[in-house]
Amino acid sequence: MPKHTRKHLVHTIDCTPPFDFALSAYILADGDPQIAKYDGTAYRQVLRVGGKLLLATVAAIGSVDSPQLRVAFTSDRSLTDRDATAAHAVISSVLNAYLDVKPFYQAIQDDPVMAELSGKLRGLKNPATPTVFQALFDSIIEQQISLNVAHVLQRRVIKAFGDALVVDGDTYYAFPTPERMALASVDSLRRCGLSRRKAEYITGIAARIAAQSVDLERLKQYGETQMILDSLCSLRGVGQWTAELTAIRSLNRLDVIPADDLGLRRWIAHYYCSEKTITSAQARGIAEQWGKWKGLAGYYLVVAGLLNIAPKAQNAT
DNA sequence: TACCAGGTAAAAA
DNA sequence: TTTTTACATGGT
Repeated sequence: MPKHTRKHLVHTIDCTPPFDFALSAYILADGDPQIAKYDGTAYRQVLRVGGKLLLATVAAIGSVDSPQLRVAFTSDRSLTDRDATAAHAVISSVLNAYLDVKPFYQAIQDDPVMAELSGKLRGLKNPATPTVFQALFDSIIEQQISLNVAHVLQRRVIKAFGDALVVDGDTYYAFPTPERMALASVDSLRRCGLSRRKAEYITGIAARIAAQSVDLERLKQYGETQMILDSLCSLRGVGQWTAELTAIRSLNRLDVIPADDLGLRRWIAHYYCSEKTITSAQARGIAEQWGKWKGLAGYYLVVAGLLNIAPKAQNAT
């Protein structure tokens, strides 16, 4: 028996400014308090670190220009300093706390529309999933159906297959591992509302990860964006759209923009083409001016749309 | 009640 | 090689 056990540890994250934690966490939060929640003060979700589950509770203690986060890690088991260090790395990456958005603002200053939006959303950072598998899972479920429906289905699968962590009598769910999803039957996913096709895609990819026939986490080391996209597209169920979304959401590839995306195209049209619909080729054309920051610019557009920020002047191209 | 919604792989032409 | 088609379910 150890002399004493610690189930609660607190860390501080010194984020790269500017960082609007409240806005970023508000957008990131899932609607379900048992999965990922932001209550106006604290953001909370379960992290999986070295075989243990910990609940991370994050709150801002600084300002947008001097951003610091206080993170409390809580577990049902004893925590080592090593666990906390690893968890610190994961939650920093989830919140993208060390991303420097200043070069982005610099790069788009000649685009009056984006300059205006980025001013209103100053300090917004795009989140990242802890694993590539999670981004693939989310994106595959989001194929074709509306985001509202997709979120319902994602939550069902997470609660059906994710490990539960109980803290202070409340139950939280961790995102399921590929190993667990590899054991899930297609029928059990069908019962969560997924199509047979999507159930096959997800269990198929999970099985390949579990069998170590692919190592998606290794993609984080790839330099060339195109290599990453090609590699993801070789998986059954992953086309260009899914690969691009996954590259942004889990690999922080902010030079990628999913121009085929229906929702993003609508927001580009909304802010740049006075509402008329545009093709993906037109969307790519407009995105070209954002250079290597296309992906983050796209994220800003979607968030601006979600927040109902009105377009300023006509800026048709 | 229909119809649409951040696509994809497989079948058909 | 290019063009249809089936697919799942929750909003509107």
